[in-house]
Amino acid sequence: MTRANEAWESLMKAYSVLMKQFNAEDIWGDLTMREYDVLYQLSKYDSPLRMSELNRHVLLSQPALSRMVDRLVERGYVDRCPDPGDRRGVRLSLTPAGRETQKQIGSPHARSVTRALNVLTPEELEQLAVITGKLSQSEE
Amino acid sequence: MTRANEAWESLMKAYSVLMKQFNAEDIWGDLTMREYDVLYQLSKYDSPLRMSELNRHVLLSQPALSRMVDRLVERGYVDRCPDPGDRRGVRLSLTPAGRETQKQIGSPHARSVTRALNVLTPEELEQLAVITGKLSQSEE
DNA sequence: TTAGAGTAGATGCAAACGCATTAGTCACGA
DNA sequence: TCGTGACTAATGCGTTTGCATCTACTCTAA
Repeated sequence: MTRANEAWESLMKAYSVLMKQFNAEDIWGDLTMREYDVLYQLSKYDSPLRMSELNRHVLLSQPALSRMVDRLVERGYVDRCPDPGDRRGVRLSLTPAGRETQKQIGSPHARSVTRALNVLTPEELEQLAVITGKLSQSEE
Repeated sequence: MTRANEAWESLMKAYSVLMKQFNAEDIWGDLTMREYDVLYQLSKYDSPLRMSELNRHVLLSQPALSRMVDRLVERGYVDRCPDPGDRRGVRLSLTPAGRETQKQIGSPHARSVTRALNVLTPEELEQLAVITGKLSQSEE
């Protein structure tokens, strides 16, 4: 077992433990965490996102994301309109309701995250961000 | 956006990017990554694990894990027998075939993990393990 | 201009998932 | 000893997922 493998296993464990913890909290309303994640990713950009680009930020297969967006459009959280520049693609953005809902859920969730990561010192938080940033550098 | 939230988002991103990367590799045979994870968790203990205990190490709901174990038993990778000490529970362990399969897949996967985390210095690997270890300290 | 390769997103379908609930067992106090 | 509450794993059921495929559009080069 190399250092790298130990580190990866530890990262997965932390992800798993914290995800379960967050998921168990009663703050998600009528959304699943995965659905919230989609709203959150969309909230980070004010210009509409392409489906394929959104897919790069979400741990879902392309068909699964396509259908989830379907449902979010159906429920009035997401707006999907054809991309004028590329008629194969679509432009995704939050509706006002979607933006509002994201904020309503995001606010208590952000507090949970802060609380959970409070066991780390400011230096450790900084290191964690830098190190995990390096790990996903192949993207973006 | 606090430091804690930035760090958590960065961790999730790294998890997502690397998971997709690993999943895309052609090393999983007839197993899904989640199924492999179950075999791997079982491989770490030589004494049989309780279902509930295994569940603590895997990011799956209790019913989903129960049925996944069903399928792994069916396919000859896992042995499930009643716990003599507690007739509500079961004892889960790898069959020889399960152990063999775990090793066959684990070997190339471990190399992938090492390769992916090679962008980090030895110090960073150490820090990552320590920091993520603290994050999951509420468990175990 | 047009054939062919490449890309974006949607759809058919079987498998897997989570929630709610159940059945069976344990443990403790009346 | 018996009854109540807690605990463990399994099951019913509707929803969501991934794989494979499909349609539609774009891009390049002959």
